[in-house]
Amino acid sequence: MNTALQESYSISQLAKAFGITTRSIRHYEEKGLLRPARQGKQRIYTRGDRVRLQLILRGKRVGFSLDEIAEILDLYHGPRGEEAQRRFLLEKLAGKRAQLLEQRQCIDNMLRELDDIEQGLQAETGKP
Amino acid sequence: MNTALQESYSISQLAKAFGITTRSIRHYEEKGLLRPARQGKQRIYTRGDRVRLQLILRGKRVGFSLDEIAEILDLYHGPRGEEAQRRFLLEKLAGKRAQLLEQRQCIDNMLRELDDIEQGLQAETGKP
DNA sequence: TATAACCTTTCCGTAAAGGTAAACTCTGGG
DNA sequence: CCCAGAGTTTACCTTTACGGAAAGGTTATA
Repeated sequence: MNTALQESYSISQLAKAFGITTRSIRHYEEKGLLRPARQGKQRIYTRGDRVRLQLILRGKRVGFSLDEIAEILDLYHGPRGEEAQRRFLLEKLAGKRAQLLEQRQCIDNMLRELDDIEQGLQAETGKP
Repeated sequence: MNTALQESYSISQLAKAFGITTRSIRHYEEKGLLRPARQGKQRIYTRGDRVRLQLILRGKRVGFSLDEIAEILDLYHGPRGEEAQRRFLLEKLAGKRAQLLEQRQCIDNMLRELDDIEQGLQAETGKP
C-alpha cells in the first residue's frame, strides 16, 4: 500500500496517486510527454516516470500548455550543461510570468468596462 | 465616405468600420446574433443591425461568449418590461464580474507558484 | 469456469471563434 | 459582351485537453 517504496507503478496507481484519470496519463503519452516501458501491452511506470508526471502536473498548474511542457522536458534533457538548463528554464518561467501578467491586465480592463456599462444602466433609470 | 450618415451597409463596409472580417460577421449570423435583410442573396445591414453588431463586439470585449451574447440579445427583446430587462442585464453583468474575479484569482495563484519554482531554482545554485 | 477488475486501442465529440478553400453568382464599367 | 471584383454558399480544418464509448485482451480469485 505504501506507494513511496514502489519501484514501478501501473497506470491506475499513478492516476489515483495524483488524482487524475488514466485517460489523461495516456493522453500525455500520446503527446510525447511520457514513454513508459511495456510488459506485453501494459504500461509500466518507473519512479523516473512518476517524477516526470509530477513535473508535467506542476507545469500545468503554472499555466504551461502540454506542448510547452513537452518542449521544456525535451530540451531540458538535451546536450546542454546544467547551468544552461537552469537558464533555459528561468527564461521560460519569465516568459510565462509576462504572459500571465498580460492576461491579468486584460481581465482588469474587462472589469473596468463592466463597471462602465453598469453605471450607464443605473444612470438610465435612477434605480440601483 | 461618412459612414455615420448611411442608412444601410454592406457586409464589407461594416467589417471595415469595426476592424473585423466579413467571416466573423457571417459567423455571428450563423450563431443567430444577426439577421440582416437580403437584396437577392446579398446581406443588407440597417442602422439597427449596426447597433446590434456594436453590442455584440462590446459583449465580447467584456468577456461574454457568443452564446451568452445571443441569450442576452434574445431575452432582452422578449416580452418583459424595461425594468425587468435592466435587472436581467445587471444580473448577467454581476455573474460575469464574479467569473472574471475568479479567473484573476487563478492567475495570481499561478504567479505565486511561479515565484516558488524560481526561488527553488535559485537556491540550487547560488546564481541569480 | 465464470466473473470481476484490470488493461488495451481506436475513434468520435466538445467548446470557441473563426480560417480557408472551392465553386458559384451577380453587378458595374469599358 | 466580357472581365474583374465583390458577394454568396457549403463545408471541412484548426487548437487544447481530455471525456467517453466500443470492443476486446489478461489476470486473479472464488
